[in-house]
Amino acid sequence: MNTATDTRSRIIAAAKPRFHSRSYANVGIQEICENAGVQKGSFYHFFPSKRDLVLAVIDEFADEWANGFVAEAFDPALPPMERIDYLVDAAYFWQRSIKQMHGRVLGCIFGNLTLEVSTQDDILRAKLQAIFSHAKSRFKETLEQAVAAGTLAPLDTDLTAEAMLAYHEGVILLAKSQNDPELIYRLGPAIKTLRVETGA
Amino acid sequence: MNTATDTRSRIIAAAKPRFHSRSYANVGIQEICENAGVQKGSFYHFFPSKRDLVLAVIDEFADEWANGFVAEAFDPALPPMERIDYLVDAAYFWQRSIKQMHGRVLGCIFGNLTLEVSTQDDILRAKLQAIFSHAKSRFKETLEQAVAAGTLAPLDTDLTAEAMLAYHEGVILLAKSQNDPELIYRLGPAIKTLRVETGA
DNA sequence: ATACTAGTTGACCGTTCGGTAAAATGCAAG
DNA sequence: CTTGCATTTTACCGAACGGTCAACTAGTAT
Repeated sequence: MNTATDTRSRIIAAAKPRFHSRSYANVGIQEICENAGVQKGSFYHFFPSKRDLVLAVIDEFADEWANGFVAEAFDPALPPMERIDYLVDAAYFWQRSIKQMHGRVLGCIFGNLTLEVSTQDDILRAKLQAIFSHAKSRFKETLEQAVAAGTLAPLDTDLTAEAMLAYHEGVILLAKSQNDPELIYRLGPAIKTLRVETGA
Repeated sequence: MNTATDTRSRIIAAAKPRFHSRSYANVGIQEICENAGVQKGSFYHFFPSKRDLVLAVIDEFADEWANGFVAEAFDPALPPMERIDYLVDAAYFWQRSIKQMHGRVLGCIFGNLTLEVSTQDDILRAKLQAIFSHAKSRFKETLEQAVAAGTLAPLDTDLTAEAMLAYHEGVILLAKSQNDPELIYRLGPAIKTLRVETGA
């Protein structure tokens, strides 16, 4: 079982950067197997289909984020609105370091996959939607605490959280289209100006 | 030559909805030819490569927008900030009608293609970037006129325009991930709360 | 020692991929 | 009537696609 988990995680490790830097359709199982040092038959022993692999890859990325930047950014010790600054900074530094290593801004793997596959595979779409839903709730908690602390004038925390998530994804999309992480640096902070008022 | 342009435009007409509703990689030239009633050899008479086809498709979508919703929205007769409302509304109604017909929110073809191909093809990336750059300048003009008219407190029109474009794309991305056009209706109007202040 | 099972191997499936080449067709100008 | 060019047809290319299968290996439990 030790060797089993190892094979499985080698497959995922080979798949992750490829799905992130290219696209779902453009990365073949054969290529993944070659780079993981695994036979195709073994691949299908662990993953019933390509979709199941990308599902696992999404989970790994999500865990990585939840335990990395996101955990740091949404540190309860920080004043609420500073957490949002932290998150934007983290996205900037991450995309910048990716560009330095890879030559390209790769953007957000969840956003990338969403726009590529969500009209073609409802299971993947639902998975990605759940990721976004979770991200939104992080924003929402933060906004609620900011309002409670008096740092932020009362507003519709639910919709504003969703708006902030949308803006964040949009900024990363534009940064990818310009292949320039500095765009995140310039535009990112404006996320805090977004407001959806309560009522109506 | 009449028949020639006809073949060419039948190819584009068959390709447009497919690239929009699925993805670049997922639509094959064979399928396009079948639906356009064209032989593959004819296809390659008009388009040197698949990339050249999608370039033409992007141009058609851009023209369609420029002469359709966008022309209506950015009508100089409207008060500047109302033009932005109009644009958001147009995006909402369009995605909603697409969903009614197609069963799915397809999102923005430029955003979709950007996230799929811009790390793999710099020519496509540059093309899409130019589309976004043009869209940004429409926002920018509008903001400048709003400031001049006193409707809007002075701000950095260039960065705010870019922020609005990013937000707009982000909202459409989330709407696609939830397959729900109403998200655009709920979140869209908050675009006007975005501000990047001048200076620094 | 045996039987079971998780894991691995490598060959193989039919299909589709983007793209090519050559021959045939239609049409217009000289 | 012919030359020339744009267009179209048809057959084809090698490579890659996602996925399957049966045989084999190795470790574990009885």
